[in-house]
Amino acid sequence: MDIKKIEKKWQEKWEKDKLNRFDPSDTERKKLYVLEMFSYPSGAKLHIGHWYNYGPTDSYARFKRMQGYNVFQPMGFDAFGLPAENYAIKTGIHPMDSTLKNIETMEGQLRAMGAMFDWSAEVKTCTEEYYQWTQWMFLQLYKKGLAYRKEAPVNWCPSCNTVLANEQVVDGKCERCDTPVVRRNLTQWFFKITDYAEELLSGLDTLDWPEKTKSMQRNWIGKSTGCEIEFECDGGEKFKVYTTRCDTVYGVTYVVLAPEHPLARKLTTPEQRDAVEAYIDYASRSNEIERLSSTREKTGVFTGSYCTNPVTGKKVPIYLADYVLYSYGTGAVMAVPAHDERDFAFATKYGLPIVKVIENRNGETVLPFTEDGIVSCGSPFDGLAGEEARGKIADHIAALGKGGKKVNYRLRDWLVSRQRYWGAPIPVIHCEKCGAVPVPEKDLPVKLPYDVEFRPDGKSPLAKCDKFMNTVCPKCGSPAKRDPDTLDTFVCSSWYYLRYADAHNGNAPFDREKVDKLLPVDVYVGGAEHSCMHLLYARFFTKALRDMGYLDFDEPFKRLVHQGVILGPDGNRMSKSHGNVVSPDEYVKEYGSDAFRLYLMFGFSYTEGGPWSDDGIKAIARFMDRVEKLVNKAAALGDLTKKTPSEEEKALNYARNFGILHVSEDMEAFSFNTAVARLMEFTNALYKYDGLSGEKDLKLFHDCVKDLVLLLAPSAPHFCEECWERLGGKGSVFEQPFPKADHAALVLDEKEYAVQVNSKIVCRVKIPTSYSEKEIEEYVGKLPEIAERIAGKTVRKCIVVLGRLVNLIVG
RNA sequence: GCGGAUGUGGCGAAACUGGCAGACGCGCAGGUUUCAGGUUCCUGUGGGAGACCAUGCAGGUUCAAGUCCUGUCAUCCGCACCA
Repeated sequence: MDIKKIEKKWQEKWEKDKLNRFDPSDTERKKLYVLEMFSYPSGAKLHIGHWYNYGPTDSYARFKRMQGYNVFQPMGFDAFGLPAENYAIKTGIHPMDSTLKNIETMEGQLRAMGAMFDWSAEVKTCTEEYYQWTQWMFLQLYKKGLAYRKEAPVNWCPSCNTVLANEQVVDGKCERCDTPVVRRNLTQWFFKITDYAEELLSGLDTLDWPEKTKSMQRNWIGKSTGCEIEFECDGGEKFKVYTTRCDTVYGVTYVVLAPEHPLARKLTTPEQRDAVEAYIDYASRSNEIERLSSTREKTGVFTGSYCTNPVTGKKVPIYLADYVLYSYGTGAVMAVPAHDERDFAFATKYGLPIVKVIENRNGETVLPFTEDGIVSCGSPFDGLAGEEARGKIADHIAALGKGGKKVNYRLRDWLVSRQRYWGAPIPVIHCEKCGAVPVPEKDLPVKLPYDVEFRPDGKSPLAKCDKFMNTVCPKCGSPAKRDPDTLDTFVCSSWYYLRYADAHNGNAPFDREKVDKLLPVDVYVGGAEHSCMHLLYARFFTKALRDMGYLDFDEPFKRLVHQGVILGPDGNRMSKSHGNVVSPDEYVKEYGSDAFRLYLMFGFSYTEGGPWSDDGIKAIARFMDRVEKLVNKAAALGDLTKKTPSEEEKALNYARNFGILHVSEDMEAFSFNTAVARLMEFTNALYKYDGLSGEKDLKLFHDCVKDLVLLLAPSAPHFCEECWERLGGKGSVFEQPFPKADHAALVLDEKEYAVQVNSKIVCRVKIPTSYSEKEIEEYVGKLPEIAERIAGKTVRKCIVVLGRLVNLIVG
């Protein structure tokens, strides 16, 4: 077969007949939205990762189409983002130019892959017609109170004089100039994802997602149930601490505020001023990575002030220490060194008292004792333990008016401002009189200007573009400035799956009716690296849009599958520095896109991935040759004769239906390697039958080859279209129904049983399937090998597993 | 430290609710086709001469364990001072 020719032939035909298009007007067939994570056009070419994501998933989509679903499988480009901008900084090529060029090449390659993408619904996030609606999303969230501005610490490179994304901080240093990164407070836009923390957590239970991904999200959201307790300072200031161990409140010997805590300076006495200032400065210098290391020695400083433990009335000193995170809980903790490892280490270092208030129920109490135990400190709660003690003490604190039970989440609000050029401008205008004013919807998009100095030299690139920055306030009409920041690219990808449903709508991001009909996505396939970012943000967007009345479902992705990673032949991750990058292009050129895809499906467990091997693809080429030979043979058959089925015909028909059944099951389960294995078995069965001497049932043979082609079609689309045509099939093979198994053909007259005596296999025999357990027992008892072994002994027990084995227990 | 996985022939990998471990393929061996090499097609292929031994290791439950339980080692991934 001339691979190149037939690939082109069928791709053109599919395009001409609009075979890959989703038909929204079709109400007969059930819709099925199959989605692969869209491509990021940072490089010019598709790599194996793209292929591995899109090839097998397309086969799944085609399989479902043949099963009678109205399948929607769109594709697009996540086109904004840092790599294009960094590339531009390095080479001087404008991000718009390089990105559009990359998209063009990748589109061509994606089409050459032969996937049934519905290109009529393509989206590119860097185009005005798309980011206009990304900006619209921002405005809706703002209206709903879900977008707000606040001062927050960011990674700051003092040399480049710019903010860095976390990914740009390598070992605490700026990735470009190696300058140590410091933390700095800047006013930034946030999305209030924390409002949805509880629903994002509980919604996970309804999803058909990998357990690992769900548990990662649960972890990320980090729900904890505890208690807030208010401490009052000698000067009258009050602050709250958060604890999950309020049963230890009698053991508090000091409290700690995060260095960024608003009361930090206020509570500092004149004698401590210098030490505290020095410490706050030190803490702000250390970066996130250093600071979060649990192995680092604890540091801190005394403020000079004291506060009162509301439960005991005792005065305790107030410290600042950077092991307390300002962003979690209340940014302040009560320290109980006897029952917390961190507090213990800190107290030991700074000579603070350690007071034991909990006793170990199961032995000696060795400090720090951090497990649950019995309260034992001369309090009214002595004798209580664990949950019960915490409940009663929290109630007591609430009764004192000093706090009470409180649920906390680790999830933080989503910082969406980026001091970067290549993204969607934040649609806000800053007016001296009116403050931050959202851009009126009718003025969208806020266009990203092309002529901008995007090399970083101190300010947001857009801030240096006067044409962009200078505008008038939509409220009062006085001169005003635009927000110079752009949106995190994860904002763009948080709603693209909705836009696909109505990709060319000029009046709205999408039509509600269309979206409600097509969504949610039935099967979403992509890399596991997005477990906590994209997949969480997209869920948040869906829930927020639902609450604003724009759509009517709770979760965007019903079923989620992560493909594995294809490694280099040496077992390492492919990378230029390893020199182990395998490019799909040469293989596609030599063996064709079908063979390449089929190898990706056969050679790996889909969710595991593994090292690339050249041998495997040759095996696939051979398999396709074998199929082609069968097709040619079947196509050449003249008068199709039929005969009364012999054992051989029955065996072939069994193999055929066994194949149909298992290929269907395996494709559904994304178990592509076993699906292909079943196809090979069926092929082998056809060869076996064909090799027999004597008269053949040519009709059966022909029908079996036809079924083989239909079963293989989703996984080798061009090849099977060609085979289908050779077999005299009409139209596209993808308009044919996927074969359905004839269960009657799978019922055998007899089955092979393993016969065991005392759990050891003695022999294997065929036993009619009509036999009852009793009959089976009698039957095997008479077999000579068995009779010999049980002679003179009593059969105590006989276990029969129908269709599989018999185990006689004798003694 | 916490959470999640993974560990099976020479290799990639199969094995449904516990029920014949190693499907399918690669590789290898023998035959076949071919002037010859490759190709094709067929057969064999976990180890061991053998009773037997084999799913990282050590125990346990069971008539029966790759699968369940306890402990342990190794590797990978995610989170990591979350009070």
